[in-house]
Amino acid sequence: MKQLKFSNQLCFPIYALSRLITSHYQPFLGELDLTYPQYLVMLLLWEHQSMNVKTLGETLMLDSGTLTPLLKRLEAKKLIKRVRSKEDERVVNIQLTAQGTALEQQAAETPLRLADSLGITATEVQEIKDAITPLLYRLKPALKG
Amino acid sequence: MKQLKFSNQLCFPIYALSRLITSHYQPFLGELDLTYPQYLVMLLLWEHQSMNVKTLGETLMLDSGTLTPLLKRLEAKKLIKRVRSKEDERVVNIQLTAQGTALEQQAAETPLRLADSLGITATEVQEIKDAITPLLYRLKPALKG
DNA sequence: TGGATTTAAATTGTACACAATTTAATTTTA
DNA sequence: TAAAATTAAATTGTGTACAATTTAAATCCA
Repeated sequence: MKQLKFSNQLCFPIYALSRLITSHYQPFLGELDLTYPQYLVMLLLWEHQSMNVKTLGETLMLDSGTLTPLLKRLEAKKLIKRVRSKEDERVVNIQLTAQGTALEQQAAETPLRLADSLGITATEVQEIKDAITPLLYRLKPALKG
Repeated sequence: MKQLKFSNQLCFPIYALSRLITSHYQPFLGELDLTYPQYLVMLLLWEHQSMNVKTLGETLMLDSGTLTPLLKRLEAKKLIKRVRSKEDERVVNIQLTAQGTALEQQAAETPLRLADSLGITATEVQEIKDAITPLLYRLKPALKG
């Protein structure tokens, strides 16, 4: 098998599928005035109320070079506040505003609407997760902080 | 099951894995002075000699807004030539230079080196491909040209 | 056949993504 | 405890992504 043949690459389907799914989110996230990475941050904040930039970055596998401007945009939209920690001034805590908290209601249907848009069954979701997640978490520690 | 919980999202693992794999390519592609999307273009050209921007875009699911500047960078590195078609002046054909052709030899070990870096077995590759590809090609037609 | 439509790239503008460096605060340790 | 090392964010610079618009060429068709 010729290794350099495009069709033999594993990574292209993952790369393409990732972008394709993001594009399916667009109509729903557009209603919320969120991008997909911004939505991921909001999901985490709805669950945890407050997280610092480092923890957000570890969870999302994104560095401060990506997160800092993204969080500034969420702040400009008045969905979050960026508050420097009193105990450790290096740390910036991200907190939901009332508006940010309220947005959760409007986002409630997003996962179901997305699944519908993808035309994907629960079984298929599970198959993909099962195939991908072990590799993801085996590779994750390789990322630099 | 609470739909909005971060851990219940299917899409994050795909998004994260895609970036993680790209980061594993980095040391190998860095030696070739290529980014991952540039490498995908080169793979297609090594296989097909010449492709126009539209066909490249359909295959990689990228639009001209992404491809035009990327191809200009490959041209600046003297790996490709951008030649406007005589038969249809709207079309730009992308051709390998001698340097671009020669790069294939240097890239020959990349797939094996990547697989080694990921620590992934052939079985696992197949499982992921099998899980992902049907969804990818079911969704693909939804993309706009 | 000539104006209307379509098509292929390019352009413009916004938002990631990430390497590399910088800044400022905290922790280590000699 | 004061200099060295580490850490958390921010900054800088390059390169995607992609929506929306523009430009120019080809095709349609009244």
